Amino acid sequence: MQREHLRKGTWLQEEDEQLTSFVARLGERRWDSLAKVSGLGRSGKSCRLRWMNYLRPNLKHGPFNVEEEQLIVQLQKQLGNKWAKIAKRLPGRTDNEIKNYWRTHLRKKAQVQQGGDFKHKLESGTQDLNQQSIDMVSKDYSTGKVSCQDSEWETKDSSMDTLPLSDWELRRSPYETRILDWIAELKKGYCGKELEQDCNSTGKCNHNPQEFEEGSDSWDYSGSLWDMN
DNA sequence: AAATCGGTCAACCGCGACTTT
DNA sequence: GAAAGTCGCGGTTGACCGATT
Repeated sequence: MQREHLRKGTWLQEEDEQLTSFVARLGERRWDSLAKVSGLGRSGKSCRLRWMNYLRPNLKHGPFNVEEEQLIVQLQKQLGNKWAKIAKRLPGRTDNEIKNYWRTHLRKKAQVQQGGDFKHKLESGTQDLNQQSIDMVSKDYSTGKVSCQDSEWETKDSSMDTLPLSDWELRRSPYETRILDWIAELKKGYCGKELEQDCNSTGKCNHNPQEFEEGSDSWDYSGSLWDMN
């Protein structure tokens, strides 16, 4: 069996852009297939991780504020190392980010200050604040309505739902074949105009993914893509 | 100035759970 | 119902960078 060589290590901006454009079109699922058809030479797992931890819209990336910090400590105490669950309570933060932050900052801090001010604050003075945050965020998630900066993501997310579910039931061969057809079509048509110079022979387009999302005929392409007739 | 150390964080790995065939 | 494929999670690694010696 032939083992294909998969790229590892740090992602290049070019790869990020390519991944973003494919996720915008195909949605956040079937990562293995997406990885294959994108021509990135990465594993599906790697693509998913990059998207979830770095490229996904509305991720915060900046330093954690005091509230977030306290919430993490509080939730870690309640839930243990269930970083994915904790991350769901902190909009814009990823499980990986929280896990790293816990390991490098909070764990030590909690140990050092065990029995001291920090612990005392967590257990008493800031309890209300923490509970407020938990309640607020939980409520938002449970109703499916995410406040402020997450609303944009919710819109994008739900826009993926506009893809007929049945299309996703198409499996590997026809699915991938269709996507490859689409790529060829895209190269001929879309790239044939203003993007011609940005597309190379491998089908890679060095193109701002925003143009896919915001372009007026963006989903028209997906329409033709999923139309198997 | 160079070497070493320690902190940070992006990315990888292994595994279990879930889904699809 | 079994096997294969896929996803998601948590732990770990390694590259990078600033601080210290």
